[in-house]
Amino acid sequence: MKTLSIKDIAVKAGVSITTVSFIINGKAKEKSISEAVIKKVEKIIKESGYKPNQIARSLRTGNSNIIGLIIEDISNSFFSRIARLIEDKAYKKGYKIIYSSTENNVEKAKELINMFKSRKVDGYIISPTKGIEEDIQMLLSDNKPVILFDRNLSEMDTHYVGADHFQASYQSIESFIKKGKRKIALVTTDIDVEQIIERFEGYKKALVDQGIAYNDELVLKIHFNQDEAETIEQMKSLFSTKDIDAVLFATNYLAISGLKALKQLNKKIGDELSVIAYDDHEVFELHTPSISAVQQPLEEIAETVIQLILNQLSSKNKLENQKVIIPAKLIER
Amino acid sequence: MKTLSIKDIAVKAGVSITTVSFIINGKAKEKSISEAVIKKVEKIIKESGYKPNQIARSLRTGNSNIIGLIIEDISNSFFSRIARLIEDKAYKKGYKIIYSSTENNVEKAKELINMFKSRKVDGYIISPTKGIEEDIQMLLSDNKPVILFDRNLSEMDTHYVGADHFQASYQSIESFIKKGKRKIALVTTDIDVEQIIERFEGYKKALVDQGIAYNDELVLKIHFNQDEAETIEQMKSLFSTKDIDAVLFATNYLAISGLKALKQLNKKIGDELSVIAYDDHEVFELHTPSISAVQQPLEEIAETVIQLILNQLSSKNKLENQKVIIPAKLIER
DNA sequence: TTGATCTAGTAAAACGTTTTACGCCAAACC
DNA sequence: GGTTTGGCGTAAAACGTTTTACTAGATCAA
Repeated sequence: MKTLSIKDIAVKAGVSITTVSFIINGKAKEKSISEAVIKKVEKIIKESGYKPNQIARSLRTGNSNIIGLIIEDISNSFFSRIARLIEDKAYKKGYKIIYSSTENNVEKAKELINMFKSRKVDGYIISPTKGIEEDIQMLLSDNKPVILFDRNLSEMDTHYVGADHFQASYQSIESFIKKGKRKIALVTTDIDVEQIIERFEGYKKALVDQGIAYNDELVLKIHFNQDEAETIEQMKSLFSTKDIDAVLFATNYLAISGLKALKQLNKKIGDELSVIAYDDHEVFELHTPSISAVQQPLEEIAETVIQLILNQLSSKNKLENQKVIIPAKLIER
Repeated sequence: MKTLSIKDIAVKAGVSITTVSFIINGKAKEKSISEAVIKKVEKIIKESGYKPNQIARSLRTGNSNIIGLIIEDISNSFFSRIARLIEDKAYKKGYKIIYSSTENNVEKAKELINMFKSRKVDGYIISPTKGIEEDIQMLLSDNKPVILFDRNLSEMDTHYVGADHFQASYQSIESFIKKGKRKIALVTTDIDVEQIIERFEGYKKALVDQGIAYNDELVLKIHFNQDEAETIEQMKSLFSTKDIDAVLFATNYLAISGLKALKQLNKKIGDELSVIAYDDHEVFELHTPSISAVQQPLEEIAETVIQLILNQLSSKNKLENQKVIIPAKLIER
């Protein structure tokens, strides 16, 4: 069965292609097509099940009703949950999402942008990697909406949505101190991205504000992408050689490794050792004992991202940049 | 900066559009274009950063190098991990993936198929919902490759890849019995899909084969999509009123709810109560004590799916249907 | 009556490719 | 010397839409 084209509909209805097109696109009134013709054509369309070829449409109009979503890794639950929410909301507005994972690899990210570009996506939602600034700049000069999320590139002239990592980290440390903790460690990663740095700054500032000296030895920077076994060893060394009464993990996978390390050391989490993880995870709720965690406001982030991109898509001129910082929530368990 | 078209390249090189097109598509030799011209054009393309407009290309050729992936829910870790693997492998073969979640809703699934159709995707990878048979049949009569995975629609005349749910479930129950368990419960869902039914059948068969009578009261069917709080209540009721020494959860989210229920009841998992979860999850490894789980062979499933669809894409005629059943693995912890 | 305006609709160009069919020249053949 | 053949390349149609500019007739105002 050959798929129908607008021409088939036009022939069947005995009108021109133009007329059918006007009707499909809701411009019938405006173009003064008679009620009778509209009804007839609509009937034929319904009966035949005709669906416009979006490819042809895109070629002609230059837009696709597709938004490109570029994330680090769809199999990471933070991203997959955000993706799901974004997809949902976009869908309701008639936009589809194409997603792809960069694996935190600049080359792949660049390729993805190119691929999205040649598919003429209308806008981009990106959790950027370092080194991609130039490519994003090209999109912007091409007048394409770009929304960054999760990680900011502060020098980029575009919108950003993310959680307030500094505040969340600060608040976590504060909560430790309120419980009487003084020997507070931070386990973080050595990747050089803003949100990680902010978490580090929050940690330092909170300590100093409460009159506790910052001690370099209580901060463990785990090499990005290193083997988990090695990570666990490093943590075990930290936990067993230093005198520590609380620890903040700067990412949820670090926290998970940390829990494993503690399990191996047979150190119990509780009164003598408090733990907070950054980014919640099902593991933490179920763990015995439950682990406190900083919860990023996924729903709000997704909502804001979609709102910003839709605004930008429907506006002819570049809107003023918004950098939306949403508070994260410390869930004490 | 206007984006370049093939025409710009042709003008710059002083050749025709046709020539440029041949060169881009590697048909230069075959069409006897001289080495000199090829070099020149390639140089210009490289320097200018020209990228063909895929939309125009698709319109002309009728295919898109895009594979549509329709899954139940990208935020479910089983699907997001599969998606990631499929994406990866497809990417290496020059195919891109567009994905969308159906939320197990037939209407949404139908819409998605339509939307993919009008975007002319080359092939479909679908974890189907019931009620979608007709739409899939239309794709097939349209000669589009369709690979089903995770859930089979046995009456459909197309390829399928999935784990051997019957065997995995059977084996789990067997392992309980070997440990001396006799009062074995099953917590499952009431959705009427093959893989869930198979898990149920495996449970029953294993009991009977080992001379244990099947007892309806030990099977709890949780209503799909119901509130987690209610689910937990139902489980608590099961666990506290029945005398049970082992339980198999038919999905990982049920197992997670189940762990919460047990925690609330203060029932310890261990010698007097064994637990196996279907579909592994990070939670289970870290849980104290660790929870045994049935691990689906994600990597093999993804690999097989991709292999099948690529074969079908590169073959002119419909290949013989393959129904690939891959064993799942019980991880005893 | 004449020009203006309105109504109802259409023809054709354009979007950027791929591909078919053809053109032209030089060398080779008989 | 005429006809093939091969090498090198091009013109133009086609893919299925949207949109601009237009037409032909009817109505209206003066």
